Amino acid sequence: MNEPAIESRFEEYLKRQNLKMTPQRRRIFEKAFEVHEHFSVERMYEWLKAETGPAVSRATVYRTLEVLEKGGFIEAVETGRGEVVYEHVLGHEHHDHMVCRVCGRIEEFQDEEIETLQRKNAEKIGFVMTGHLLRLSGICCDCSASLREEGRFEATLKELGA
Amino acid sequence: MNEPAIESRFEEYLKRQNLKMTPQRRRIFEKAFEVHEHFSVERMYEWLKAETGPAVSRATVYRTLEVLEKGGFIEAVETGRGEVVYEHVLGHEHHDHMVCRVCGRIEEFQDEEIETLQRKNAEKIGFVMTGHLLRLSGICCDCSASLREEGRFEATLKELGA
DNA sequence: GTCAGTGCAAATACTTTGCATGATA
DNA sequence: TATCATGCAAAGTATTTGCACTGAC
Repeated sequence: MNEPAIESRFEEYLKRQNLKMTPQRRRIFEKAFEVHEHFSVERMYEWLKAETGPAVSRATVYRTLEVLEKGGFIEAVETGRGEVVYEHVLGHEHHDHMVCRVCGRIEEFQDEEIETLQRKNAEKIGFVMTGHLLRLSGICCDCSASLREEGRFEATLKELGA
Repeated sequence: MNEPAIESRFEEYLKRQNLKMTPQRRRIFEKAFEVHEHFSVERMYEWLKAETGPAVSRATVYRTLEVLEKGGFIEAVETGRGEVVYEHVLGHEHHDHMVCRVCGRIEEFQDEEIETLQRKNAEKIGFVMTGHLLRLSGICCDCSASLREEGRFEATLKELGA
């Protein structure tokens, strides 16, 4: 889906919810779909502050990201390093995450077989499943390479409790 | 493994790390292995305050749970409802969690097949996997039943964004 | 014109930390 | 007796909220 099409969906959504389109909401929305990386509240705030345009306060970033999440436009991802980041959703298939414990890099992967097994487990236990979180953590390709070069790979593994 | 055996492991661990056994640490440790439910920092603090024994401050609970986690005696579980709870580890096999979004209840399940698939995905992407988090969320058996009785099941599902 | 949104600053919730005191090995 | 641990209160950190004002529809 292209950007303008997504944006008009957002406008429709706001209308349906009796919410208003404001310059602040527009800026946040557009930024969220313009970037192709995960972002925190703080990061979004910094981006908007650094660029020209109507000022956006932190409070508004918090409030707007909440609206976007409820509307299914973005999704929160807990990184396991004590932070929450967001990613835009529309036009992207469901996927899970792999977080590098050294550099924080987040990679995505999909596995339909795992999804199926999850549903089976939920059923077995009598749960009606509404969502799931699968997050692998470890050391990414690049960090492994440089750690090995420096001879610190094994030590880092141990440090991470593996 | 029985309780005293686990506790002597804790003592050995402390010795190895040049840490000291204190009445506070002992109380926290014993409580963590005595209960068979997940507990938050606050809950642990309240438990100890309500029982007789050497006083334990919140700061000490925080600090001691950190020691226990680093030592591999307990594990932190992010519930996805904005809280972190702990569970003791020794004597329990690895498992994943299913969290009820209505009552907060946490169930455990194991699936070796999922574990294998996770490792395969990590490999595929060049990640050295050191850990993972799989958390299903939904509505537990009991809550489903009572919601259906009250005719609020569908509405609740929608509320949860499913 | 009405109602919702915004910015600000204060409030909240949770966790960590500095420091003086006390306890363990 | 040399550390290490504890309790307390203060300081962080991240997020939410009340309120007066502004702006969208």
